[in-house]
Amino acid sequence: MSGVPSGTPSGVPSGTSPGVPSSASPGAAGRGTGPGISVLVVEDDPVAAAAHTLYVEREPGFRAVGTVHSCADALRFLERARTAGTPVDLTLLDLYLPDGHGLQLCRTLRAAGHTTDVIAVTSARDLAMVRQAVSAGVVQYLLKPFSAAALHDRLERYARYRDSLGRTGEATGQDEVDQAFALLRTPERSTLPKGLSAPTLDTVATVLREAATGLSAAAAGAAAGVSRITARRYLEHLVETGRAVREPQYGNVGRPELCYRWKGERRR
Amino acid sequence: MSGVPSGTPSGVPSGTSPGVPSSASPGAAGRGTGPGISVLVVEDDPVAAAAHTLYVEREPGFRAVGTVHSCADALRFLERARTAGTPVDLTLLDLYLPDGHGLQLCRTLRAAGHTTDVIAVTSARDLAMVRQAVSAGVVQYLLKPFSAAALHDRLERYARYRDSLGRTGEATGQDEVDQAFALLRTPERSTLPKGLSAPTLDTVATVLREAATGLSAAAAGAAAGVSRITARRYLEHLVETGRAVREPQYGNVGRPELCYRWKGERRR
DNA sequence: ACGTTTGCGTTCATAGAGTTCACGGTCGGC
DNA sequence: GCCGACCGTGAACTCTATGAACGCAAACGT
Repeated sequence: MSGVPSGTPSGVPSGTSPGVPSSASPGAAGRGTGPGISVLVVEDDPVAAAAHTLYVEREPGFRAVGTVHSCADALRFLERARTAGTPVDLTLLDLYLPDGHGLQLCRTLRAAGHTTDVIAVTSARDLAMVRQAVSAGVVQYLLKPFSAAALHDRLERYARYRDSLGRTGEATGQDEVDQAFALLRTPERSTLPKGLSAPTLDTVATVLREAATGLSAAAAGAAAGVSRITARRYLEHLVETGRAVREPQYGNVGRPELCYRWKGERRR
Repeated sequence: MSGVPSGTPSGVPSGTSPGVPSSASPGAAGRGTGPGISVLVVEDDPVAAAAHTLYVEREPGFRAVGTVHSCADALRFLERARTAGTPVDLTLLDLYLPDGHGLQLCRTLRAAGHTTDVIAVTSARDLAMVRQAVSAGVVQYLLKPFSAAALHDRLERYARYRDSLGRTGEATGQDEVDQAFALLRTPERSTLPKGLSAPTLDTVATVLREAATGLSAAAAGAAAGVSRITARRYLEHLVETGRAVREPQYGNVGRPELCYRWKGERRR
């Protein structure tokens, strides 16, 4: 993938020019008439922001039209985009932002009549937060850290949702409406590598996340109720997908013990 | 059915007393602590309003706490309910109201920080409207006219959604969040999926419910007098509809055995 | 430097999951 | 009243996720 495309939009850092960034076709008017679904990435952490933007760019049918790092910038960006006649279709919204909470931004947007759909991207596992997100009109809730495949799955579903609603102007019946809603739901068939199962992965990931200090494969296995071999398989998968790191533990006699540590838990 | 129950709340017609109507237990404080999910019916047409209220009342686990006929009344009602410490959990919202549009009300609510979930009830078949509804945080979109069964299905799903998010305080993983979203968005399953029959489902469900500890598909089949394959089909259905959970059983060599366990001890 | 020690990483057998397909019963159409 | 279509069930088969056994790699100790 040739790294970050040279034309990648940089968004609007607090007051610079583009309401409509360069990558959007300048003449295009009206939502959805551009080449694909326009996406705004709102993410505090620059590294994550770049990663998310890249993921979006890679997704056919999507284009990242901006990347901002705060609520204020996000609001400003969306305002300008709407004024320019090219409203943003989808916003990838981190919930913890330096100048406010993402859901609050969401509510502000709604009050201002913005119709951007929102995918919440956060490490908040609080279920009450999930409920609030739902009531604020979030269409998807993605827990950090997530794999590229997971985001891909969400985006693809969203694209199909848009498709199903974009074509015709009138619903033929309840079924059609239900179908559209169902597309936003996620059975996450993000295919795991062969030999791995979702429930086990979940268990192991939880065990690891909850272990403040790192865990050896054997310890993780014991805690998760699986064998050391199985635990290692999943831990290794977590490392490969960037959700965990492993580092050798020296000091004792014998081969060094590998210590796996959860990586995603950024601040808060 | 004895018609409209005498105790049916009449809501707050433009300025009368009750913020918290008579049918709500007066002493109850805090959402969800009351006997069930509180529902506000917002509907222009008096006949339809009464019908919807009746439907809600009939649904076990739900109670209609009010019926109003305009945006202004709805807003007032929700404000008072929140102030009284018994916020409304769910709003059945007609979109065409005499003094404004339902979605506008919805946005106003969000801006004011209300977390009421909203089921849109409308005859608007416009797909653009559906999209706007989604972005406004509507959890379901029900086309009028609808059958009692259709509403029943939506309410039941919503109840399960609440259940899945109400229990624990922390999500163990993405799966759990996805499951909750799926409950809100999966289309109607009032008719069983092809290949499943009601009597067998009943048998399997009973067997599972009576097994204190979980059952494997094979064990459930044996107990229900059906083959392992058939049992699995129905167990899987129970899982999909949120009435059962399955968890792998580790320890032995070989593929882990899936253990199904009854979950929904809610009514019925 | 060499042996000791400890746990990693791999290979393989295994048991149960999941799928495909053929059968029997039932219901509606002609 | 007969025939055809359909639907729920179960048997056979393939596939997949797991743990046991085992050889090897990497650090420490002398």
